[in-house]
Amino acid sequence: MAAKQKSRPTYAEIAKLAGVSEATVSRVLNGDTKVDNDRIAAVNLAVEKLGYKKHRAASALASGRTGLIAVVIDDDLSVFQDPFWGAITNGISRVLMEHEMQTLLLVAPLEKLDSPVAQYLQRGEVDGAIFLQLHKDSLIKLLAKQNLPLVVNGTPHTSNPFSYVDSDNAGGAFAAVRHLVEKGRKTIAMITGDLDNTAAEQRLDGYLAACQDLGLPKVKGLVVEGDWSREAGIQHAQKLMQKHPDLDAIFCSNDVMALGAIAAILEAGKSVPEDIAVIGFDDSYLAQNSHPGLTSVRQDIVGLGMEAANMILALVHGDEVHSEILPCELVIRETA
Amino acid sequence: MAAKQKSRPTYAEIAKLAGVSEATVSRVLNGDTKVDNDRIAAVNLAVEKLGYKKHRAASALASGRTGLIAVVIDDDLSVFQDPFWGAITNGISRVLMEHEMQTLLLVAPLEKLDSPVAQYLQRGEVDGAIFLQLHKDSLIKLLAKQNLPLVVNGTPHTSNPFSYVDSDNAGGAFAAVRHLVEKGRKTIAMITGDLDNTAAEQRLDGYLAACQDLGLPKVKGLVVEGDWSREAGIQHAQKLMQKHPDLDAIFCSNDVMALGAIAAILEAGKSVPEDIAVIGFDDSYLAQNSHPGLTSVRQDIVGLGMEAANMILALVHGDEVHSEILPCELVIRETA
DNA sequence: CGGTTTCGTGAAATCGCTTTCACGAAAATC
DNA sequence: GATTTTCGTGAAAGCGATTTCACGAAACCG
Repeated sequence: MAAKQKSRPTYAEIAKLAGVSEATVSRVLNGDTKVDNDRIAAVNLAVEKLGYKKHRAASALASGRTGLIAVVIDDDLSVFQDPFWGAITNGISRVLMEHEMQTLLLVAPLEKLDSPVAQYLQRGEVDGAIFLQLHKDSLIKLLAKQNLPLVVNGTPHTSNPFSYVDSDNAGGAFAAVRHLVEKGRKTIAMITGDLDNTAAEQRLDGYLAACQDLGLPKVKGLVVEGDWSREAGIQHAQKLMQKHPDLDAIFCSNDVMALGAIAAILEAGKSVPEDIAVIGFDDSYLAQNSHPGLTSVRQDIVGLGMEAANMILALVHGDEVHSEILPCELVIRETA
Repeated sequence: MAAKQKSRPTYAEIAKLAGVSEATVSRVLNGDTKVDNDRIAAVNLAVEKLGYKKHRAASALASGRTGLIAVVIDDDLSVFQDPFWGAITNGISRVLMEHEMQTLLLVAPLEKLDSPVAQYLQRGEVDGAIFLQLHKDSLIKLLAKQNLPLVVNGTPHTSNPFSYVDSDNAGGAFAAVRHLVEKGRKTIAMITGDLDNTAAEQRLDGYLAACQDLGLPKVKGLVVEGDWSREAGIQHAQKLMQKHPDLDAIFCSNDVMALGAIAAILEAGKSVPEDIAVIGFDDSYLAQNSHPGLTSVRQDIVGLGMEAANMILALVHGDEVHSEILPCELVIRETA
């Protein structure tokens, strides 16, 4: 049973109260063409008085604009545990709501081009879509071709002209390494994430740039590829310590690996940060609650969401937008 | 600019192809009154052939049913860090999508009865709402009065007839204590969460019930009230160890406090779990990545979401529903 | 077997807003 | 001053599905 909705005012009532036609009401409410100032005022007054709010369905039917933005989340398992997408969705929702747009959540596997979600998006039931945690570009390309306004979170692999928002992964990594250098560290290793991932790649780039710019000697084997897991952190840290006795710092591409690395270091009878400093990435719940407190690079996740929302609004409005890179911040705790 | 939507088939075309009236098409597609079997088949065939999908806005306008379910999240800060609501929303979204309903996300402060969200919900722009992380009942009461189908996550304070889904907090706590007893622990303390919170309350109830049922001697001062923070875990664990030298186990109402307690125990020169066993609650990312691995009580969060979605679907459909309590599972790792 | 109920069906009205179209008035043009 | 051009405006036609209503046919009744 649908809710008993108190009968809402309609254009008819506003028009009558304001002494204009419904067409004019529509014009005023949509900021359309020029309307006489007095009438604008009259309509606005009537709207105010009646507490009028547009009926979304009616508006959508007539105009073809739904007032909905889809947030599409590729439903692999990581979603369940990661606070990331909660935060970003939060940012998105907030901004959209301010602009009288609603956030429609689509959580589904996106591997296939003809999945229900893909069809749904193509059907024009939303005005635009924001993609999170993108794995493959194919769906996006298809949708873009159909002129669906799109924003992607995370730098795309391809150099396609998608608008995207992302954190300055490279910059964050650079800051981490710089901090280590400033603390007098000389031999700084990096455990990367899965390098298929653009974020992992960018963090590595930042590390490499920092090593170069800050004049660190090039040592072979200081960069190893992990897979974001604690286990990877442990394993790689052990190997690094073996092969590089003078190792005095490890920068990890996420917090989980950093904690693994710390465990391995302690296990080996060394201390953190005295012997080996460790920095993670994400400033997750883990970093904040670890002991000793993990120094980590924080992304402005809510900011990413807000930025993405602003971009999609602009696109829906027909404006040009440029992709946006938000700065990261190094949160210094005890491990470095 | 709205997306260029390929022109979709309409009832008119289906009706023509199937050789029936649009009214009949509607009847078939809504499973309404009795229609001749041949016609049903004809319509379904036509629908299939044309790849028809209902136009949401048109349907909503005509029927008053929007096909949208709101997921309302009280926007306090905790949302940003907690993977909980991501998981539950995931569960909700999945089920709703299977039933051709969409998930509308509303993230906003809910303190006031006339907030935009409250108005939005009252306006009948959604068919129902699922509330997460509820703090105050007042808004819910108001909406319930207006016959908006509602489901709440978490046991409400008041005994109002809201339908709700919740984890079996008490049962989970009971299982934790039983496990400790089975491991030979005799003096089991509990650090609760903020007891204003029904979940914290229920976990305490489970602990107390277990102590009673399992014949643990009643010792004064073994239950202390924390506030979910790491700091609380540390402080209370220290005090507990001081006052109860024979303390051999601590059950904490969440993982964060458990990790705090462990830190305090190690700090005091005791070992976990040899001297003092520790169990947390939530089986969060923290528990899974802590070292030593934290034994913890896991809630089926995605299950909660799916259950909530099923309930709201039933309510929207006009069926009676009964609240649902999902079992928790003790995940045994190294700390107990 | 006439008369009352059911039953399946299509025509048409409706939901509330948007947008096209045409028209008269005002402004601009020569 | 006559003629275009612009401008603001309202009437009315959709948008695509749902639902009421009335009607003829079939089923049931006494």
